[in-house]
Amino acid sequence: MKTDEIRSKYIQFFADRGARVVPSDSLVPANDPTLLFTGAGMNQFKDYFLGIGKMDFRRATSSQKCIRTGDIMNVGVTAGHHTFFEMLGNFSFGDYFKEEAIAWAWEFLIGVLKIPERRLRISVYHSDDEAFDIWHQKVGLASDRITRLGDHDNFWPADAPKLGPNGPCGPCSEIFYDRGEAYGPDLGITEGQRWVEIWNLVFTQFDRQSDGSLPPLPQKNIDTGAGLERMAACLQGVRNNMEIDIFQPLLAKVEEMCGRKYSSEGADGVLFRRVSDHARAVTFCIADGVMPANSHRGYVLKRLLRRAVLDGRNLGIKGAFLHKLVPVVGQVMGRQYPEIIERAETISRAVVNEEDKFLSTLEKGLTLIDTAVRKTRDSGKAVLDGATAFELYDTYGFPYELAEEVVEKEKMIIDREGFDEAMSAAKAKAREGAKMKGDVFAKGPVSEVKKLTGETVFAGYDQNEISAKVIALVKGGELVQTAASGEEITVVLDRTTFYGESGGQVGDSGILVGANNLVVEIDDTLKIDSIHFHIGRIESGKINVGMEINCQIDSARREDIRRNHTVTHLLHHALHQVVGNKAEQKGSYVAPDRMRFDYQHGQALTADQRARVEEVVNQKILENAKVETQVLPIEEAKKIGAIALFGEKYGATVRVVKTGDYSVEFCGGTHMNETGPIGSFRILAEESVSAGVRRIEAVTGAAAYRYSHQQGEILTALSHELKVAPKELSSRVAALGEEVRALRKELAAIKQEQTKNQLGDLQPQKVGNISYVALNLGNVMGKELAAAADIVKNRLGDDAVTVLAGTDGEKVAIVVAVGKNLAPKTLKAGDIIRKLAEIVGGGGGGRPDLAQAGGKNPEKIEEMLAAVPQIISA
RNA sequence: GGGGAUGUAGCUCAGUUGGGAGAGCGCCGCCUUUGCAAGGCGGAGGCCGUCGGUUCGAACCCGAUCAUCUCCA
Repeated sequence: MKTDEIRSKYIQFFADRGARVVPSDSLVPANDPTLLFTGAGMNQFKDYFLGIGKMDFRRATSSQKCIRTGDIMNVGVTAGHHTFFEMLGNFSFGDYFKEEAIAWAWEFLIGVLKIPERRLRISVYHSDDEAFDIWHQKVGLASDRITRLGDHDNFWPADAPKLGPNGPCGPCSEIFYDRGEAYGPDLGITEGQRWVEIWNLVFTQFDRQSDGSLPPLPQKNIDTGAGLERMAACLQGVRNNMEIDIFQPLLAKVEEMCGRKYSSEGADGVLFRRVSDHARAVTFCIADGVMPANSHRGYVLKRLLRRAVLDGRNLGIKGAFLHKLVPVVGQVMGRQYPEIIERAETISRAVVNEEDKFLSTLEKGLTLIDTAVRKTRDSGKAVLDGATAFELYDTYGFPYELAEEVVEKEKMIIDREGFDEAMSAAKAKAREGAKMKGDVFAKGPVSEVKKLTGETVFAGYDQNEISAKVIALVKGGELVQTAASGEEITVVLDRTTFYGESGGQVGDSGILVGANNLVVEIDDTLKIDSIHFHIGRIESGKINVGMEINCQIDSARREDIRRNHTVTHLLHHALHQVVGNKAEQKGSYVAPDRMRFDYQHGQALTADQRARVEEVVNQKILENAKVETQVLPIEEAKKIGAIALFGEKYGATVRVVKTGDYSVEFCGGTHMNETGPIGSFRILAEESVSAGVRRIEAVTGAAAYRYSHQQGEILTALSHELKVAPKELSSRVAALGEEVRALRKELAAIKQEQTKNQLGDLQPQKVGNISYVALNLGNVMGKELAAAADIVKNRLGDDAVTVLAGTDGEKVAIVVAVGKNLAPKTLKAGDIIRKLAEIVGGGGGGRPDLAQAGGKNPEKIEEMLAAVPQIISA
């Protein structure tokens, strides 16, 4: 049976049983930054399992595209591992339970796929009698075909009762398929090659607690997963998942490119399979918006891609080839996943780009390792040291495996131990660095404060001032009961109007005032786990835990922050208008004096785009749209199309900020009530942050006005200075630059000519049998002086010494040139010049035939020149 | 998020304790030569990424910054 047929029959089977057919979620989990990639069918239903939010259906089925990289070493090596694969699933959220889940699974396998009963066996959790009975009595399976297994095999997550994590979990029941005698003797489902697991039925019925207890969930769920490729492999009777029908065209294409035949056995087979597997993973990743990069998902993608390129190379394929598999993936899977056809061109381009980059990295690495090998051999060793190999890998991205290959060809080996050592040292260093950055509050006071209060109530969305009670005081990292005037203090209140730094918006500043003249100046506010920490200093009076105080934010500053935050949303909207919806927000920073906005985009904005973005934002300001906020369950927020910021974690309810009829975003920040008072918006800079991410810095309100005003003033001043209209400034400056260059050249030529003339009738003096010239050229410095020395030296011949000096009035420059008959043996220019430079208060040096020096005492030039004969004759 | 490396002529790069900015290819001109990547001679072309510091003097040392490559999480 064809893979496509299995997939559609499965979906249809459960649709017929009332399940909502839900399309595959993106490989990039929406709103779940804890996950790198979607790795199972149930991911997109997490909230449904927890009973959070509004549910439109209680049973569902899907074929989910998944990526798992945990077992990446096994991909291509074993029969069943993939990085990319499809998971067939049916799900119940407090609806049907074990009985239906089991019966339907059986019915599908036997009735629809026509698998003979004798080829199937079952496992259940050791204490799950309910499941055992259903299999045995309802389905009618002989009890010797049902195996009871423990926490590790038949509980989900594995070992959860003992090890956690806390939360929904439950026993599971797995269905195994017998691949037949060709795979060896029947040793039962846990041993040997014959039996493979094709379906896992998870009965999510418990809610694990920290103490290890397993109280039942209020709502019992079903979560089942069947690997599509594995099921197809069984039904098609092929040894390896990657030999099923939808892989054949990929293998064939690889065969065509490398000119070899695919075979299940042998090392080549591994390469064929891995290339085919990775080609799918790469294609689907890029289709879902992941681009090769140096961190996070992009890095995983990049590694997959490079691994595949390396394999292709080992198969003998020259140059970039992986992109040629993209259309083949489209051909075999495009019907189910149209995005890989719609975006085929983008995908191919991204792949070929990355392939080229990697190939040039390899090229560079090869020359580097050649020199490393040569050096090692020259020093008489036959072992390339691990540190060098690691440097090649770490700094230049040259794969270890390839280094090994090159080294082996030279009849040498690499010090593997040294390499591993260097690797773990580097990893430790990275961890160390990451730790250092950790929050000062990470341990100590925060957990102490948490015991006192769960959260600070934030009342600052519509008020600037409020009275509150002091919950805790932190001084020098310790909890204290009281603090007095002059002390640095961090204050925790039961409620506050101070916004705590989060979502890119900076914390508020302001004052806390209380009885007996208490004034605390607050510079910054942090928010850690819903608790606001007011950081400041006591100006006067005394503060105690438990006292009532009045908190007042700096409202003018807050007003500026609000302007900048609201404009962030306008900017996001404008970018979507100008460069497209892919210009997704990657982060932001909102301060009173400026804002920063990072977004995903491959290249710099053109001048035109930048102007357009600024124009759109300003236009939206002028339209003076209402800005409305409301708190909604997350599902509803999503339904009205609110944009969630990638990388932020959201709770069950979210605050949504709606601006006009064009922007709806998840946002906890403080905003304007309407856009008009933002005033105006100016972009200060547009730059790159990392590969594929751009940053815009901008100002609003008075700051934007000041910026425009300053720009105008600069232009006015410049056009006055240059006596041209502002719009001609640019061409005028360019012309001036040209002119300066030309004049400089001319001047240099004239000076050199002049020097030549000045030196025209020069007669060398003699001391002993060395002829020499010692001359003060006046206002000649640097290169010109050296050039003059050249002229003199050439005129005097190979037996003479030339000493020239010059000054700009403050400093002295000296050049000594020694003819080549004297230079190496008798007299060295460097030696002479050091003695001379000492006289004028400086130092110098140079080559034997030419040296330069400087000094600080121009008045001593004559004295110095007079000392020349003595120095060269000494 | 944390480490490492690299920015020099249009391109690929050299530049060894800090001391007059180079090579190959490409480009322009002239000469030679009827032959496939021809040869000879001459020439143009450089804010040595940017800013600051140390120094008599910085492509070189130090700091910051920008850009690119790369490894790890």
